[in-house]
Amino acid sequence: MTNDHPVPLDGVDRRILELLGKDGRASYAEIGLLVNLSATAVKRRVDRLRERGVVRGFTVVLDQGALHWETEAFVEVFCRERTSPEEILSSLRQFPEVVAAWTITGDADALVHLRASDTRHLETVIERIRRERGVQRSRSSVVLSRLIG
Amino acid sequence: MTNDHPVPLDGVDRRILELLGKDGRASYAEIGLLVNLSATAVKRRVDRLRERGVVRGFTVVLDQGALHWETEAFVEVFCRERTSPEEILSSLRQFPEVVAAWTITGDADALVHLRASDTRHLETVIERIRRERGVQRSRSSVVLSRLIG
DNA sequence: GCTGAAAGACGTTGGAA
DNA sequence: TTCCAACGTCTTTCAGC
Repeated sequence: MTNDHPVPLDGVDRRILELLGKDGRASYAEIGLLVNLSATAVKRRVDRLRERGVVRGFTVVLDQGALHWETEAFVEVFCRERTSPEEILSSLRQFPEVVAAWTITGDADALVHLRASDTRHLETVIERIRRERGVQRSRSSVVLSRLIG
Repeated sequence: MTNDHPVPLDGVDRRILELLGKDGRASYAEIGLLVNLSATAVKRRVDRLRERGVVRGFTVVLDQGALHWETEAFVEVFCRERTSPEEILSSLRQFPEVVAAWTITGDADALVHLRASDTRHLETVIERIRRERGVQRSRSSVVLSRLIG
């Protein structure tokens, strides 16, 4: 759910979000020291940011290479007429290999970001996408290296 | 830096990572209840996963929409001959609008994921990329909606 | 909006199984 | 690798400003 109205964030809020971005498990006391606020005040601000939907939650950052899901690809999906990409992609939600998916302008209708353990694994996932009802064709680009992000 | 050697993860480790993925600030005691382990045991496993590089850290998940950086795009970059995408993209690292970038197989040489506050903002960033030395041409797809991820 | 105090929960370490 | 026990720190709530 996205906020319809602008959410005013002051400098302290932005600073707190920046610090939580670097360490999502930082204690409120620790953050408070860096922004000259008490732990209580920091907690209240974070709670408000959650309520307003700015903060969705917290998560662990994994090194996918260490987990050996090193093979990535982007798949452009072309839909059949009278098929919305939403219909197709909603069924892909369940697969852990689907990192992200967007509907886009241009040639293709949707873009799907995949991550798998190896090319064989990747192939099975791409096959699965191509066999989805409503998918006319697809075009895949395998990731050679992640340069940024 | 990516680990060269396979990192064996047992089912409990994977379960813990899954739970931390859903809530990166979950207490070790809370996780322990769900995986039938004491808080201490969970903490020691997480510590080991950090040491082994599987866990890089923790972070806050922001709703970019609420922050009003709602306009996203993917830019395929085509390099001039004798220019490596690495050279081009290393200079893009500094821009906060560049969410991620990869070198890929297929038509284009690289794929750049951008996020900006609006289409005007987006346009200036795409212009900047097109003017990079070594960039022959580019092809952009604006994101209409994020379906997964 | 903020601080400070107080109670309980949690993180962290050492030692033993 | 696990658990238990103990200590210090942190979270959370509630007055009070």
